[in-house]
Amino acid sequence: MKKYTIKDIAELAGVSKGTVDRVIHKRGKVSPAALEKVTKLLEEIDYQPNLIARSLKNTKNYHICVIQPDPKIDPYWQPCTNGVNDAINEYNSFGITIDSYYFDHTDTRSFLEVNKTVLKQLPDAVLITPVFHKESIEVIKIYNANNIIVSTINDPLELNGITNYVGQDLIQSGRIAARLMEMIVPKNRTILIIHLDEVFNNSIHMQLKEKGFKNYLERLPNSKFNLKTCSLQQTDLDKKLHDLLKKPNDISGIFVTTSKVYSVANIVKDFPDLEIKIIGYDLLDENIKYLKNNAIDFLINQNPKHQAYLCITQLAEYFLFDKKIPRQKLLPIDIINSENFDGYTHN
Amino acid sequence: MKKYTIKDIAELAGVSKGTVDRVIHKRGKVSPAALEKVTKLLEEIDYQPNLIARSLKNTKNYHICVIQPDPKIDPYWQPCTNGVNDAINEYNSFGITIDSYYFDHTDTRSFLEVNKTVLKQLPDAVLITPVFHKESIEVIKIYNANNIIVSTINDPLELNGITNYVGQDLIQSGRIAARLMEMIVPKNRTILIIHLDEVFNNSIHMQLKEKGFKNYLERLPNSKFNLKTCSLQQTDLDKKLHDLLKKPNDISGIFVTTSKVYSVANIVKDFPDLEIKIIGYDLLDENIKYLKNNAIDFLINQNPKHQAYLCITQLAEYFLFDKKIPRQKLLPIDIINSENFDGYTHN
DNA sequence: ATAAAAAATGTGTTCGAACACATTGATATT
DNA sequence: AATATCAATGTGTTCGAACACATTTTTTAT
Repeated sequence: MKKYTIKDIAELAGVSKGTVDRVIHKRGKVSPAALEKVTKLLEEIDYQPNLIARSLKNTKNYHICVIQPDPKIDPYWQPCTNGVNDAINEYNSFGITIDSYYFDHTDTRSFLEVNKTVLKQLPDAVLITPVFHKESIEVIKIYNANNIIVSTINDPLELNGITNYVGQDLIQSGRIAARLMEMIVPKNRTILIIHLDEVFNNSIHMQLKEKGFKNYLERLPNSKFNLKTCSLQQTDLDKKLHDLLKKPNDISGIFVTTSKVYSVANIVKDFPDLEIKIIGYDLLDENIKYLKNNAIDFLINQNPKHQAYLCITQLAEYFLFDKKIPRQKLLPIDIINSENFDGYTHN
Repeated sequence: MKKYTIKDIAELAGVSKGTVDRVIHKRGKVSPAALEKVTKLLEEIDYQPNLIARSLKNTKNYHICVIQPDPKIDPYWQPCTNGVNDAINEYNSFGITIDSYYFDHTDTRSFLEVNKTVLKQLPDAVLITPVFHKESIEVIKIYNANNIIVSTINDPLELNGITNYVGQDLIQSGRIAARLMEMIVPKNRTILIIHLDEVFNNSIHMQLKEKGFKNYLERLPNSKFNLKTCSLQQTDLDKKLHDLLKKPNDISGIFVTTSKVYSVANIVKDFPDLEIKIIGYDLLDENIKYLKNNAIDFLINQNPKHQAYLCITQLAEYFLFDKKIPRQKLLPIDIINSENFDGYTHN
């Protein structure tokens, strides 16, 4: 399978490469005869331009800014940083510069400030992690007005003004947890749904997961479980959960909608007789510790690292090779137990 | 962050680009003074060559041949074909040609014949799926003698003469199934391990999975399950399994070490009272059908599509951008249930 | 001191696509 | 018929790295 170049086609058609070029790019100024001859040849041969040569010609330094919560403040975001760093290394030699900016995920002002700094740089694209729903919508408008591509991970917002979103189907994510619970918790018992975060968070993550979770369990042929929801701050957790478990109860499962599931497991381990099954999110070291000794039964992997990496990959390949950016990319939702976590943490 | 080119560095060092080039490629014929000046500058600036320009210069049509079982004969291999096709589309415009060759996975001669055909082409690399252990080792030797890169997926062989292997840790894969069984099967019951294939297969897949499965369950603090192994041909299955289940028994779990798990589920569904849990491999349409209505409880995804795709990606990036090929790449082992299969089949 | 040999350095071309610019040929205008 | 106008086509340069080849400088031998 020979690779045809513009020059080859020019020779075959008996015209110059300039003419072939004009046909390919529909720049006009080509006689009908030449147009037809070249077009036909291009089709026959199924001409595919050499993307490497094209990319070399359009050499330009593209600039992507990544805006994410500071992993030093919340370690949940560390994998995200790692994914970005992988992308930095991968595309550095291709003329794509990626800068990371961190904000305090407990402070909307710091988010807005960082965005102001980034805007001054006028990058070609930004990747923002929209933990602040309202504020994110604000800044996205500004980026759009400045013709800066906006990508997001983790939270789909409304997809307005966003070029691409890489994330997961959060409702489905809840359903997965529910199906697992169904398999490992005896029927007719109580299952607790715990929303747990350090701060109040104006994102809709947790609600969607709860929705999917309930939706699955409530529609079982003979509704078998008793579901209870509690929203807790990290600080309240200890006392409230202890109180709940000390009293006589039939709680046999807990679904934690965030990555803070380790702190739940840490309390539940004081009540081994209850044989409570726990399912939560994300492969934090703390979580894996409990997963290993079966104190946590399943983790659902949101794969923030891959989300970040993939998102940047898509931007880079768009800049370099003009690949289309899919408006929305839903990653598979990984079920993790004590035996398969290894393959996911090393990725 | 400006991108420095060889020309930039030449100017900064007050030498010609030829000299810089000689320093970079350690071709010698450079005075100690110039050598030091340029080397220092290269380090200071952290010079990264533009891989696109480099790749354009070394323009060559690389040729990869893929040798795999015919998906028309065994649909298990269809995803593999799909992964290869994705890679074909992706790298076609980069001067990498990929040809697929199919053999009959029940016939070693067809495997050897296909390899003969491929060898005549003298490709730059071959990707073989070694279902025939012994014969594969033979052909690999020949490829090595001809300086053809050999990649494999699915079966690690002994890794002799193989440049890269993309697959999974099969022992761990068995352990994962075991942990899942432990969670969903009542204690002290019997669990069946079924090796099921259309033909005898001289690969070691199934043995490794069984090993991991047993290893996990036998080392539980208080050994709780009664394990039984049977090796069956597809043709015997129906009668033998029926006989087994008709007699009084306490079988509560079946672990099928291949993708033919649907045929087991099809028989087990006639014995609903036994409440047998089933775990098997791979996202065949047939399997997913049973997974959806909970006749199969878990599937383990070997991800043949991604294995094939990734393997070719690695070869391509080696040819194009001189990236190192990892000798062994173990993919994560996905746990699939009725709620998350969707994300994996659409990938 | 001069020629020859060797070492060091510089120059020019190539890869394929893209595009600016130059040239040719045909038609219209005076 | 001579010149201007415009469409059609061709030519040449650029991107950055790689390498062949040409030129300059230094060293060695006579």
